[in-house]
Amino acid sequence: MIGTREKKKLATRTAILEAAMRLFTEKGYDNTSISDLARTAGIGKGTIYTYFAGKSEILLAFCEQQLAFVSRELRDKSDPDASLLRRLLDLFMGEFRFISKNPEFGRTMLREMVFPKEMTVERSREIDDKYIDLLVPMFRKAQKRGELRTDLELILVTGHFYALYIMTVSGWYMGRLKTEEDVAMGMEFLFQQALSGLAPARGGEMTEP
Amino acid sequence: MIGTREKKKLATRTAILEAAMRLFTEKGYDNTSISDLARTAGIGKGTIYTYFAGKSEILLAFCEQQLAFVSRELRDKSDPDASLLRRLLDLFMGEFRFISKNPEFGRTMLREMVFPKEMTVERSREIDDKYIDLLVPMFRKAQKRGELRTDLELILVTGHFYALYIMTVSGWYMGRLKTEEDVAMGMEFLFQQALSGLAPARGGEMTEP
DNA sequence: GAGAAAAGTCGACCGTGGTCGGTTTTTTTT
DNA sequence: AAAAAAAACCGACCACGGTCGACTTTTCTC
Repeated sequence: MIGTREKKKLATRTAILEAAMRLFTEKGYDNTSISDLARTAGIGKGTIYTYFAGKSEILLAFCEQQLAFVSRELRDKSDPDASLLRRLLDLFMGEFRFISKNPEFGRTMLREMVFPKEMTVERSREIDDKYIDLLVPMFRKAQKRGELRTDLELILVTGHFYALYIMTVSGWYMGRLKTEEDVAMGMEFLFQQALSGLAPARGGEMTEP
Repeated sequence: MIGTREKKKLATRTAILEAAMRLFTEKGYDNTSISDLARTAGIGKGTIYTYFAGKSEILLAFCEQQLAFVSRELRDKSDPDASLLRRLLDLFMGEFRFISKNPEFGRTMLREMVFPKEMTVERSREIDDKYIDLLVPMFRKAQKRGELRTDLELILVTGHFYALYIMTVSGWYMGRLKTEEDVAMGMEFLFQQALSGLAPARGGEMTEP
């Protein structure tokens, strides 16, 4: 029978991810060893490496699920006609809530997403691209409503807000922002700053008069 | 003779850092083991852990030197009366040049600085604070010259630009920005965006009319 | 200066992530 | 259906970061 291999492969892959899902959330990322994963998934340790390039790539598979979840939540629970600021906060605070519930897990995830190793560059970019796909339509809408300049590269705008989100989460990991409210406020401040601009006036050149 | 202990401690600490300096830049961070470090420093492996909480803390000691270097360079080679944009680019591009010369090293450093583990939170914050001390005076000056709004928390402004710097470097690690010029341009774009603002008009409330 | 206390040193030891060559299972070729 | 090729599987093995309790050196106390 043809396709036996494909079926088994998919089954094994799923088994690994299920084991990861369980063990990571049960014991945390760092406290879950590859051997644990293999044992729980009912396969040999070495086999895992035919499915994933390393432990961190298993993490990224999660990251993808996580993003999918957050983006579904955004679709279901956030008013699509709210202001751009509101929409952005809904999205990123959803993301943050997940991270704050799994801090060690989230840290490793973010480290891998923001400063990927060669090994995981590709997957990181895939996830990144999904972010872009999620945000760009929001920006387009905001442009139509006059909330966002129309002369900007939307990829750079995405980067801009994503950067501020990262910085806020960093502030939380550093202990500068302690509660979820702190984070929400910090993020809102930064987003507003970005929207209104840091320079005092608009329109003129940045050079001397 | 009193003080013998103190002297030896300092000597040992220095020996470790010197060994780290040499081996990290010679073989890279990941390829340098704690045993290597110990051997080169002429001490036992376990001893290192009475001086540093872990491998990553040794890295942060470097980070501090690195920041000191960059800030000296900024003082010596960058026109203190240049525009805020120029000054920021001089600072962060100096930082980036170091990273681009030691990518693996820089990655671990950034990971630790932006998403620190409990172990290194404190040291990360110290370094962070030095960044703030470096930037805030620049912002004050810019405010006097009318280049920067005067109604902002300068810590948030620092965070804002630092965030954009991080994002640019991230873009480089992800392979979206390939050359130093790409990075310089990307960073300048983002900084300009931040200064001029993403929203089309200034002054009004962000809410519905 | 002798003895006790404190601080510093050390390398064998632990569990980890990841590798490797040999083995089994599936697919392709004849 | 037999043989050959390819792919998947495995666990012993490696070097690593980090720990630990036994040991040495310095300091304190009398």
